[in-house]
Amino acid sequence: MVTLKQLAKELNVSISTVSKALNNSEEIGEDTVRRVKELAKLYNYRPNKVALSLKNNKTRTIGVIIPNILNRFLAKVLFGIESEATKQGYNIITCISNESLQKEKESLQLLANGSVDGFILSIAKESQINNEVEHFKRTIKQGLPIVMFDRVAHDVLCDKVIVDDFDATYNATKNLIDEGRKHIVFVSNINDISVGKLRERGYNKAILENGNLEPLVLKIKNKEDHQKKIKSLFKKNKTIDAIVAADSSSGIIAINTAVSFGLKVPKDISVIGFASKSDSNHTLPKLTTIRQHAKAIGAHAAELLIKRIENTGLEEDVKTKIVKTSLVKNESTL
Amino acid sequence: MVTLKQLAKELNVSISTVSKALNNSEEIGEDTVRRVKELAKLYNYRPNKVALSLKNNKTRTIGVIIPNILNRFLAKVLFGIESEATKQGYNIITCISNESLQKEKESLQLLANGSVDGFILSIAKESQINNEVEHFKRTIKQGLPIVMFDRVAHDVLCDKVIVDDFDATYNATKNLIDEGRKHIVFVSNINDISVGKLRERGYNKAILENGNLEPLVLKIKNKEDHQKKIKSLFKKNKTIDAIVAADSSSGIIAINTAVSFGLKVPKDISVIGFASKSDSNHTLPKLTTIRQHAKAIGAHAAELLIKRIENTGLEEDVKTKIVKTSLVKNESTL
DNA sequence: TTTTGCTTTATAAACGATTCAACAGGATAA
DNA sequence: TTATCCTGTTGAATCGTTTATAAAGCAAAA
Repeated sequence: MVTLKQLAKELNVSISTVSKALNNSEEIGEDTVRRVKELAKLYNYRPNKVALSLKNNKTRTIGVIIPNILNRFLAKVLFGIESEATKQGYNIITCISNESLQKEKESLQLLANGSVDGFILSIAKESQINNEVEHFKRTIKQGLPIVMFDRVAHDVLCDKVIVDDFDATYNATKNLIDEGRKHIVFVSNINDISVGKLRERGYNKAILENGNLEPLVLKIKNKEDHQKKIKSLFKKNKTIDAIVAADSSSGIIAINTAVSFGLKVPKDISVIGFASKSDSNHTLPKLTTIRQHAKAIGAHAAELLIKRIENTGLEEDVKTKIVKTSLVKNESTL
Repeated sequence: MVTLKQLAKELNVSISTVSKALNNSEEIGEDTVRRVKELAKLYNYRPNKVALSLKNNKTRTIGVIIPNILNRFLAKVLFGIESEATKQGYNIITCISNESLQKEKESLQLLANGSVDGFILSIAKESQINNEVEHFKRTIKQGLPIVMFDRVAHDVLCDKVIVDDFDATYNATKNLIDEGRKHIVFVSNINDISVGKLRERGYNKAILENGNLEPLVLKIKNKEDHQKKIKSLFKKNKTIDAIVAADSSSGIIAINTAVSFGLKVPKDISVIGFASKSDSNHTLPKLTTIRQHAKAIGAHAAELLIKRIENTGLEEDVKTKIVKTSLVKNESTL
């Protein structure tokens, strides 16, 4: 990699002349500018990013901490973050916390040494269960802004991007009630995280608002056999005629199980689940889904963070952006 | 963020004394070392990463260019890369090429300015179709090592980590032949990329080795309706009794479609597909899968790259690591 | 007393860039 | 002739580290 020094030497001018010439400074003579630019092009000169970062005390890099990259939703948010960041000339350093509090702390520590200008993150399951937020507060106090998305900590003062989880399941459940469904089950594989709880509450509210219905909740732990649990739900409970799934796997497995039990979807049973477009293609009939607009969530988060990074000192109040879900009716509902 | 300078000022010693004290240099007096370390701890001093990178001309950062983060396999490889990199004290900067040659070139350019010590990448679809490899060669010539995985360019001299795609479908197909299947279809959604072609060849070889069988290939383009294409395959061709799917969606959809047509899986028809464990849970019966060990692929790639970064000058020959697939028999085969 | 050697600390250069301040040297004004 | 003003260029500081070299202070040896 060629440097200003090398160019300067070859052209017999000073380093500062080369620098100014490349930055189109008025101070430098036309002729010199031309000569410098030609040589720079020849050698494909690029200013060294690290040197610039040191000088400006800005890295134009965002640290992203994701609990689990295999989760489609989280992966899609990451995609949104990357797109928006790239558009605005930022890079992203990705860390995967693997749902571990320890790893989350380490990642934060590790990057809070000048590597990044700020963080975008979704909180690890373990951190949420233990309600640990000190590491976030410490980072913010150090001067590094954080934007949280999806799984957020409400008692940390920072920008947030969340989904209307409560309303989403409330509306989905109401939808099923309006279809005439009487035995609506809420199935969830994510009951230990904040969004999972919100989704359950939305479901509960819709059920309880209607005097005739009773809530029926199936919580599946991570270690348990997902298919088996849902199968036994169907076996024990022959009257089920609708399912609201809090996560995409539960929705997909519910449809497949119902079909294998000889039930007609959606004639005998309706299914609505949080899922992405390609997930909904993985069932037959296609799953009616609650779409979270994951990419938009990522883009919003990046936007908020970059705005805060570039407007330090202005000290605006923290914002919480709610990205509304939409209910996409496919073939698994009436 | 506190710096050596600030510590030095507060302690009334020089910057180099502080630096050496923190690095346990023998030169510094016991007493001074103690005082320095105490203050550093108090202020939670961390050496500035950017300054170190500039000094050492090493960033301990790897650039990862992934064609599509929503692809489970690629996401899992990324996970493997991140795990291994973190273990060895490296960070990763992630770029998503979105299967675009242009974006791939830009990402390479953008990070080849001192931001990273090397690259791990899987080639974008567009680049493979156009057989463009100059940008890779240029980067390597600049002194930045590249490790390619999965979708590789054989005429670029660099380390590679690949899957035994040919053998995998060859063996899977043979397996189906041994089951007594007579009309085995190869379904693929990835026929324009290198691995897709290899998989088709493996299938073809197995079929042609057996005089009585004929190859039957269904290629699905990205824009086409995946479900519809597979449905019409079943409609037109009632004799199909086995499917080899080159990608996970095709396998999942094939099972669901077969079931919806009233076929018994695996009695009437067997299905084998490239997929991950959680994918195989998304069908009922569970999909018999060809596992690619994505995480291991990522870890190997990171290992190879870091070895090359840290042994520059030794100029070892380029290596190609083949990570063997394994056939996990679930419930969709006899 | 001078020399030598040791311990401890300080100074300075370097990494690659930007930018403020300084300075030639020629033209113009006084 | 001398002061003033441009124009084009250079030198030096800075960002935060590390490290080679210098130096200061003191004790022991010559």
